[in-house]
Amino acid sequence: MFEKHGFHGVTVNQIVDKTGTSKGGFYHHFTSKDELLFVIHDAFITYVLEKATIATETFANPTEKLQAIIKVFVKTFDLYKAHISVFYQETIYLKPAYENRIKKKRDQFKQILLNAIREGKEAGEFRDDIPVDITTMAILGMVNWTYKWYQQPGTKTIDEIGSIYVDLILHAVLKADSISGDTYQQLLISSVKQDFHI
Amino acid sequence: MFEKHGFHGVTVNQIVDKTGTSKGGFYHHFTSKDELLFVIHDAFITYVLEKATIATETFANPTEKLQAIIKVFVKTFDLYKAHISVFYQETIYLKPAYENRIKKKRDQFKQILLNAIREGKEAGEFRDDIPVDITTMAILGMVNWTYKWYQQPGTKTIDEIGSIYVDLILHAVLKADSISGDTYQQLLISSVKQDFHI
DNA sequence: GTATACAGACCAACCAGTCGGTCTTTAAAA
DNA sequence: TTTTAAAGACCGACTGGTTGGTCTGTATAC
Repeated sequence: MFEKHGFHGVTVNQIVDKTGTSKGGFYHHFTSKDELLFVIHDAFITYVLEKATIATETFANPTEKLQAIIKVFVKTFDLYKAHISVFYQETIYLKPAYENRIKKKRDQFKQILLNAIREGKEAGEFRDDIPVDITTMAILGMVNWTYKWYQQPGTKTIDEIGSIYVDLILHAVLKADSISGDTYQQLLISSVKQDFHI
Repeated sequence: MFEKHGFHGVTVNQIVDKTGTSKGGFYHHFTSKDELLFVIHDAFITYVLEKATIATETFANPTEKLQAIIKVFVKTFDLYKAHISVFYQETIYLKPAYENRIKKKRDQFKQILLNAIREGKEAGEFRDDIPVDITTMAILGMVNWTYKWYQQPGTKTIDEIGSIYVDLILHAVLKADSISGDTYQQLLISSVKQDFHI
């Protein structure tokens, strides 16, 4: 409901009507409408942060790390599409105390991606002339924006979309000699490997 | 104010206080608070649509077209940062009649970008294995997301950021042989050329 | 003298949150 | 095993503050 009509476009009465509960019940479980908004935010960012952490720990190679982070993130769209929409649309309405807690986790996630890119440059796998910070935000933007248009079921599965993103991003950041010929195919993590067990 | 606190986080009274006007004055110029939201949306999308149209008309070559569209779009962040934030944050609160008018222009803009990419593939400049639709959305996302983090003055100017985006995107979509050596530098439109007169 | 621009007190609707109360579960006491 | 009392879960009518919008009145421009 928040995804479609926005936090202020949905009343607590509508929520309890839809869920077949009551106002009393709602305020028994949540201290406020704002807390519900926080819970939605927290559920998503906690999940994706954990997945991304495992992704970086699973792979040693920066190129693989980068792929794994992107794949794992894009995959969440199937499960958390609504959460993600709320996460990016309604953050301004989070009360400061809640916002701080979310911001911390969001920054951690960003840092994971940023580290992978920094390591990729240091390892000589990525181009020297890409700025780490802007490239991080560019990738983040490309991937995050998916919430604006992705819908299930579409002409492409979320895994296919993830693979396309990886392809575009790798072509953007890898050194030219890594892309030519068979080398590139070897750099791609296989679909077996990518489903590293959580 | 809408950028910082959201459409529902700002009351009409706050608006007229801030502008030193009155409620009567406000409702003399706007039929409703919703109309103000529409005007903000419309001002930005109309501007950027015109710029993008001129950009495509100015260049014949798809690679140049793509660059020009991105450059011209990113440049608007200096002027329209607040508008853009509202445009992407508060769209759900637009009344259907308003939303339809905005959607039309937004789709036109998307189409301009999509056409450039399609033409690039057809002309053999861009890689054959990039899907036009997803690539369009990827680029759109990368660029649009800027509103979430860009602030003036930052460590990089908006033109620098635009150039980085162009570099990343061209590496992502151009064929491998266009990137190696001096060829790539020749493909970049010069800063003189990019300020094609409007 | 008519239309436009603006002012600000006022109002009706709406909505998050409250509060007294009921039903159900739990677990200790008899 | 039965009784009982306390805690937890849930209900929904009600309220007080807020807010978009109105309306009457005034000043200025043409």
